[in-house]
Amino acid sequence: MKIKVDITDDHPLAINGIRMMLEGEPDIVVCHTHTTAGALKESMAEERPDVLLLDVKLSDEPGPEVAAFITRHYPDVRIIALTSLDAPAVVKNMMGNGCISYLLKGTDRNTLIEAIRKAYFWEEFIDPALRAQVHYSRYEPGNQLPELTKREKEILQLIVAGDSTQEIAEKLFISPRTAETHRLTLLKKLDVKNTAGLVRIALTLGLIM
Amino acid sequence: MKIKVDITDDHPLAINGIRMMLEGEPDIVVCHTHTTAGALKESMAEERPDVLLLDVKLSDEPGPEVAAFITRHYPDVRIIALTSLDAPAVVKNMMGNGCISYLLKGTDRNTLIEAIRKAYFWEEFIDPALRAQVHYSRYEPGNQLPELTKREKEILQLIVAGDSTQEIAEKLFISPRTAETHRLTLLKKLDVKNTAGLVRIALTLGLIM
DNA sequence: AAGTTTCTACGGGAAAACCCGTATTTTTGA
DNA sequence: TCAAAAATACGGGTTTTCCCGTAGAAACTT
Repeated sequence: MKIKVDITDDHPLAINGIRMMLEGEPDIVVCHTHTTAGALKESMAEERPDVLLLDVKLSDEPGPEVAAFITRHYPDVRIIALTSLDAPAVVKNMMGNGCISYLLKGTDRNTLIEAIRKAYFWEEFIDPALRAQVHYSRYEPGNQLPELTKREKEILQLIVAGDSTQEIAEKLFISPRTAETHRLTLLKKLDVKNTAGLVRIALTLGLIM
Repeated sequence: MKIKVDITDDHPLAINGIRMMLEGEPDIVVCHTHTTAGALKESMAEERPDVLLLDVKLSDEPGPEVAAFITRHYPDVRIIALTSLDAPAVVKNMMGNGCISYLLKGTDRNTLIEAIRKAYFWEEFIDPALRAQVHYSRYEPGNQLPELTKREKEILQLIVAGDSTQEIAEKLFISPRTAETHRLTLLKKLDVKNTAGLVRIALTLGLIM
């Protein structure tokens, strides 16, 4: 019985790269590949892999949310987060949402295969390049970044786009005070101290699209 | 005579993916692959490819600077910028620094091969997904983003990290007014109107590392 | 040696962001 | 249907950013 692997990444190039790395392994077979969270979810409703290689940054949904969805609905699937982002906050967030492993895209063939085999037996695996700075475990309380509401995401998106509180208020037909309240809520939820922090977190975590 | 292609990307996965896509093409051969700007430059000193597939975000140097270097020193090499970033400013900056084509990493096999063949004959190729929003040509005056000075990069880095003007001044042992002056210069040079814009540009263009 | 760029620094003021609160209405979910 | 969560909004203040300027000193080009 081979280990069934699905790959979700919005770059066909990356999917090809991974597929190539796994080719020729006797105990691993790539079943489905998807480029969007939507396609992944549809596919999962039909058939589940043993291991899912999941890119953190997809075009239609933030990685942590996808991970949370899969974990909640299909707890048998081992999710390996795969990304070029090495920000500790991202790792923390993916692991906190049920991923069993975290790999950087700079990962070589052997490491990738080792991680897949370990994941199959529910063994955690963090990229060696990250072990020094990160030591989070799955489901550890407080590891999830607080979820943002729909409105907060809208506000965040406009902040990243460079809009002032005043402009945001006009675009969303709300009072500037309300826009400001949302802004302050974002600062607290994301635990940053100013606009720069909001933009940085939003871009590196793919919280906005 | 085959078209000699070099690939530079800091993700081995992506390199593998591209290599796989080009495999089996009778008129294309992948010669060298590199994961850093440094390795690329060393290799170029020895032997030049016809076409260089260049990732915009490398670990050791911003893509636009690498492109400018190659264009200046080896004008015979056709550079195809390859990235997941679809921000117009990034495209503008790469094209303005001598790249002949710009592809997104979501590119499929056929598009990639077409772009390489066109590049070989010095024909421009912009990703179809970008043509609507972007229409810049090589060397068009004003397409380069102004270069930042060493000090300005330092300041920008601290701004992205979330430091206030006051904190920047303390860290760099300069007057807050000086830090502020640098900040205003950055706003003007990068043509954004506030801190959010500075952080966004810095992160998406890889201006800081 | 002269010119250019970079780094430094300030005055003065307007605008925006940040930081405490509190509080009503609307929406959502158990 | 009733409690929780989300979205709305304001008072009153401090801090920071933004926007005009100007300008000397230091560091490189040529």
